[in-house]
Amino acid sequence: MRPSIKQVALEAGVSIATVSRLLNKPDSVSIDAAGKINQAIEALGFRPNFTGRNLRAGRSRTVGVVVPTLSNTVFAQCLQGVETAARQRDYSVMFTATEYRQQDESAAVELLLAHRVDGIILTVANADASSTLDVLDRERIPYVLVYNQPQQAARPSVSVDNRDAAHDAVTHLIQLGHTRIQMLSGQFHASDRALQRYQGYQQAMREHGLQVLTPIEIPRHTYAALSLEHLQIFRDPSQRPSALFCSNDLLALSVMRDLRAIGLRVPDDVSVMGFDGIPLGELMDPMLSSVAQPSEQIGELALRTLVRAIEEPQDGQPPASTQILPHTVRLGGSVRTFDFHS
Amino acid sequence: MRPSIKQVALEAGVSIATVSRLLNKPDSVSIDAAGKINQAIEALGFRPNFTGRNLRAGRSRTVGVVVPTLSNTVFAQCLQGVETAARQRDYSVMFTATEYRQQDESAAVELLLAHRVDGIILTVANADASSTLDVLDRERIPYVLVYNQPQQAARPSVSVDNRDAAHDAVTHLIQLGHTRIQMLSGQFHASDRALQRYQGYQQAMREHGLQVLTPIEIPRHTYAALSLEHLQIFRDPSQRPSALFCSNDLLALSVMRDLRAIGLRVPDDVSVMGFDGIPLGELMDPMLSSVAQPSEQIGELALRTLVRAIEEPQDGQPPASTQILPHTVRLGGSVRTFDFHS
DNA sequence: GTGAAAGCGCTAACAT
DNA sequence: ATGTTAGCGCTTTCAC
Repeated sequence: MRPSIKQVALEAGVSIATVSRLLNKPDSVSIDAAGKINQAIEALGFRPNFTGRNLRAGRSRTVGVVVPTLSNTVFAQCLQGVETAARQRDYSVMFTATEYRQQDESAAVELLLAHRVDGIILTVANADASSTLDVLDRERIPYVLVYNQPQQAARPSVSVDNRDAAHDAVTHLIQLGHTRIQMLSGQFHASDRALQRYQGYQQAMREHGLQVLTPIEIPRHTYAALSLEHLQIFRDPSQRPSALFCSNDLLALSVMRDLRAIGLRVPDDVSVMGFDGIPLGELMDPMLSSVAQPSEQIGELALRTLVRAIEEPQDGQPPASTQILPHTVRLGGSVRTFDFHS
Repeated sequence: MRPSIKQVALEAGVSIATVSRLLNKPDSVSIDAAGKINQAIEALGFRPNFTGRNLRAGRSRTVGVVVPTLSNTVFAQCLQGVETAARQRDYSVMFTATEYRQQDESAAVELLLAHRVDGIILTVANADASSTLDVLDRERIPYVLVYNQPQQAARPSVSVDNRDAAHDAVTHLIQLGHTRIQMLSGQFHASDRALQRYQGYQQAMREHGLQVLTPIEIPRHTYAALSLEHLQIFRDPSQRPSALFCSNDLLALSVMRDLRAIGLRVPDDVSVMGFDGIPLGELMDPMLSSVAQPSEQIGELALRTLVRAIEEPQDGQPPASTQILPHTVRLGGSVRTFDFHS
């Protein structure tokens, strides 16, 4: 076993209380006691044990993070933001992924709660119908949603306005002259954001009297390949949309690859607009048009919000604020004006 | 305070030992005691407190992960692999990033050790000269390096053979007829892998009697922009290399963007080869040629290795194995045969 | 300024 | 099969 405060006390010839004091409030210890203790700490290679401290304190200075997957850059960036902000505040981060499986959400949260994390930052499949969040609410565990943008309940969250952002993106396509605009998404049931973005698409289409097309819903939210049936649609010039609005950038880039594979050009044959604004999109040729959300900032703000909730427990009604960060429509070569000759 | 095993015992009318037994070895508890306890657990919403358990056990069933940054997909994938494998074994993951700052490595590790993680998976700037690893060795903390491929010390690691992989990549370029091949890298002092890859480049060049060019060393390892001086080199057809071997894919994609910006075409004017084989490289047009390493698998294997070391403490000499995973040269349109007319 | 002692939640002897 | 108890490492009264 590694040396404890006890051996340090023994070695330094003081009581464990004094050692503890030096560790926490160095000023309250006499100079020579401090000297002896520091010497003992050095000699023994003592390192405080947070487990003991946490047990005693009832806090862990640790936050949990639960996201679908790190394969999507967006969540990796967000986690990076959380971690950076946490480290600045001397918090540690426990990380879990759910692979978009709703049943894994509760298991992940249970594990974090068993570890007695002080709070949780998470993205769930559906923030308005989540038994996991019900648990958190009931048990008054501080948490902040990221990317989720709950509609009904007063659940704290940090996100862009998904509907509005999608609306902006689609409106942009419409202004470029597109009328046959279709949405491509991963399964809606695993992502309420995707559904909200679809609503934004619908709204924009209706505002301009355009026909809302049935979205192409594919099995995965990350690297995906179009099915043969879907490819058939694109092969037929009379069937294919002139512009595609994708629920995230990974899907957008995947579909661009698939379109190239069947001989279609982007943007000449099909314009493609993504969502997320992942950094790699800017390195593509043509550059990927996308609605950028500030992922790292989302993570950072979520952490700040969470820490505030942890450290200033408001027993009255929690100020469960929905924090909306600005999105940006990033224009790139993957979309072009609609041209009747194409 | 949340209910403890104590309140459960009280509520169920049994001793805390019996509750503990039900939690750990359910068979050793009578049917009706189990019934009462489960009822009490349900009623109180009891959740075991790992802090207490860990303090008692001297273990935490938690591993720490330290990597430079999640902005590089490679590390995100690796962390994903670690997390998945950890969850399967009921381990939790504490995550930290260092932003490629060597001084942050030791701070990160110190924090993890204070949390009493059972072991650490990490990537350091230089595995052969790391005071952080010295500490870990001295204190006999189980750890496994990822991506690092230590040369001298017997430090456990999981990686590809960086030198060999780079050698393969450059040999491929040479076989395509390239003779002016230059390496582009982030700062070597922050990445021993990059240096090893450079050595692989050197070796391949020398084997074919080609001139080793001074590498272009840029300040960052992730999204970077070429400086004006470097761009000048590329503008001059007599100065620029016909092929560029980059120390990672992010740099490769960045430089491709920069080359496009000054009117050069990839691969017609310059062939570009990356390293890592990030998934997005395959979605590019032209597809990024790269040496692919199995990042998720690296993370997974590292976790498995670490858990083995944790659970089967070998007091003799630790079997510090350097585990090399196979790399693959992935061929894409970003490289082409060298043509004198170009 | 310092020490003695209680107790955070839990598990593992040891007893019965 | 169950209860009693010690103790993991730490902080924090409460005395002195």
